[in-house]
Amino acid sequence: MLDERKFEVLRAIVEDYVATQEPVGSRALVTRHALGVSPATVRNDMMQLEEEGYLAQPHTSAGRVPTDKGYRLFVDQLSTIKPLSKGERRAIETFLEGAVDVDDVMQRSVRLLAQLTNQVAVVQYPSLTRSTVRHLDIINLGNERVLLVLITSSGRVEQRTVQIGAKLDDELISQLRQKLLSLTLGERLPTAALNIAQLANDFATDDRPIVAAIVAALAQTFSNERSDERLAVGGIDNLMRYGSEYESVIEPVLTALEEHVVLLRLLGEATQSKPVSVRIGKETGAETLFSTTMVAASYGDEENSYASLGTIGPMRMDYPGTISRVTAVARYVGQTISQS
Amino acid sequence: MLDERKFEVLRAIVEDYVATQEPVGSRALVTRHALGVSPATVRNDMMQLEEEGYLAQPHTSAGRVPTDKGYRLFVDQLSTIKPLSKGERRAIETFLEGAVDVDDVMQRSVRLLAQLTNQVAVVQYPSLTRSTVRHLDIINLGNERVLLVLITSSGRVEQRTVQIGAKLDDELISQLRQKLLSLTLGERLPTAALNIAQLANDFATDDRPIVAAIVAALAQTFSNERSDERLAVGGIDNLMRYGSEYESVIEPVLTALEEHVVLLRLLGEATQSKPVSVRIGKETGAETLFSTTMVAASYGDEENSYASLGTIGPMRMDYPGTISRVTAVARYVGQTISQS
DNA sequence: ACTGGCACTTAAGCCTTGAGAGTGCTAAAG
DNA sequence: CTTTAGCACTCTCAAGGCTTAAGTGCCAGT
Repeated sequence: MLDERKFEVLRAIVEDYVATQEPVGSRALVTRHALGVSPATVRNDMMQLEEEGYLAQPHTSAGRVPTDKGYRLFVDQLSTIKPLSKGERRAIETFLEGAVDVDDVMQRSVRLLAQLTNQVAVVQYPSLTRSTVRHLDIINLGNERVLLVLITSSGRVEQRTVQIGAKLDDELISQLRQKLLSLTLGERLPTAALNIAQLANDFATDDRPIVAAIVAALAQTFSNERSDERLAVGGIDNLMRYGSEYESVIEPVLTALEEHVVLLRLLGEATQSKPVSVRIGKETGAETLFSTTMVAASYGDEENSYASLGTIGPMRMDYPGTISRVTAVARYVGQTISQS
Repeated sequence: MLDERKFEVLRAIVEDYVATQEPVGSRALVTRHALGVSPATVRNDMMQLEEEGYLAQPHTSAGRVPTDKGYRLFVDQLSTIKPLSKGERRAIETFLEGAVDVDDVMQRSVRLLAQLTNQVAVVQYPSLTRSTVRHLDIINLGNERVLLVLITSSGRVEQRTVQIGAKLDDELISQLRQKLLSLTLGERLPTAALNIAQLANDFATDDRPIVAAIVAALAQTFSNERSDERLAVGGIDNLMRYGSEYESVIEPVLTALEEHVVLLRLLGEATQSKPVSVRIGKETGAETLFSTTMVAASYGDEENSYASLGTIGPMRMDYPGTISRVTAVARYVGQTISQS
């Protein structure tokens, strides 16, 4: 089917097209790459590659352009991971070094990734449901209101005010705090939610409504799907490089950035078992993204994947570079988060 | 200089140009607006308006286009504030209603504003330095680390882990917590920072380094400039409406969105005394934004302005609509925040 | 199996041309 | 003094026709 040289031709076409943004012809190919054969031979190879769906012609007398399938093959054949330059390594380390809290880490990561890849970067906040309870507090705000504060192992702080329809007794609150802590500390959030479900029964009948209200709010916070969906986005100005491909690149990416659902699904496709996910064109499964590629990697510590991060850009991108940079940043972010 | 009718002509030109995106000529003007005079007369007026710098011609035989100065005059003359429709009012209320925390309010506000104005929306997080201390906690994390949690009157939670080079005594911590609370509760953050500055002296010599470290970290959190700079951005997909004006609209806005410094400066120009700020073209003071307009309004409660929000878009925008919608959203956001 | 040669196709650039829109000016009318 | 009608002038924009350049597909020869 596809012999060695045809792969080589495909590889060369992808590289040239990525670099020049123009359909590449047989003559240009043989001069730029030392293929050792004549243009005519290359033409035959190209014809076959086109028949098999790896290449396409914009019009009869133009050069060839890789298809989704062509890029896919190119990426799959990509065995050696391009190593980062020393400068890049240092940039990553120093960039994440001074971060003071999770928000800050997210902010910095997204900038870093955008700068490194020259693409639009997306970083998902550490998942709540995959973290454990590091601390929990109930604070009486007066005015029949309490503030719940939850701090997770990944450093995230969730807070929430609850309106109680009754006066609050400090004694009760500190008692409740004790019980809650002992039931939840160190537990995974979903487990913690289960553990406290029946807590109201331990209290005097009078206090039960209050406890129940607090427990309910807390359980909701524990299983808060919404906050699993927070994203940091950056590097949008990198889109300006693609001004000439407005419709095929800028429009779809801008749309996608507002459609968090799609982004989150794509980010979710990178898990611990499959550390990097590359979705090319139609593979994204989203009509609006049919001419873009998303590269995603998950980050976490040895045990857990906290969440994912990645870049989104035109199909015509530097795959080796992007893939290696995304994975590298993911690794460092994972370390940084689990240390904080 | 400029009589009544000339204003009217300018107004008509701005309206038509905003609507059609095309230079507007004398003939079109008189037919679309009942000016009661002939095209020739309008032409004379236009000539004068051009001489005074309110209008410009793309080329000799094209219609007129408003200049920065023209838009400015138009906005200044704008006396009646366009009232919101019932639907818009309801949208604002219901959109912000279900918010559970500050992050959520920011998220929702930015979406709301983007949707309402069809522009890119920017919302600044409530300023730390302008808020008061609602609660403060020190939590022993073990491992010689403590977690500081600060909750402000505007509902923001700031947290920070501090590495202490010594074992931590729970007794000491609870003592410290007491003192800190009594010194800072209800105070403005900058004041609070001052109040605790000398706190270490109240403790035994052995404990002073620990106390000092914690106090230092806290003071830093209190006067954290960085977190005064957090922004939520949304509605970027609205830029797609301006695909044909790629260079003059999309490029500058995308750049600006990454340059938070500029955005923050422009947002800061709306204060409580000057509830809405409109910066047109060159007035933005940023070279990259010379063809865009920023509308900003500050939000807060009766006493304080917490921060600002606004939209950024092409100079050619629906000024009356945008201005009224931005101010309306700001009002509601202020209410929502101060209630939570 | 590869190569050189060649006819064929197509897009893209360039020029010209004509139509259309809008202006500025002048002279007349209110 | 202000407004209007008329008219010559300027400029852009779209369409058509032409040429050029790039690149292909195929065939016959090594």
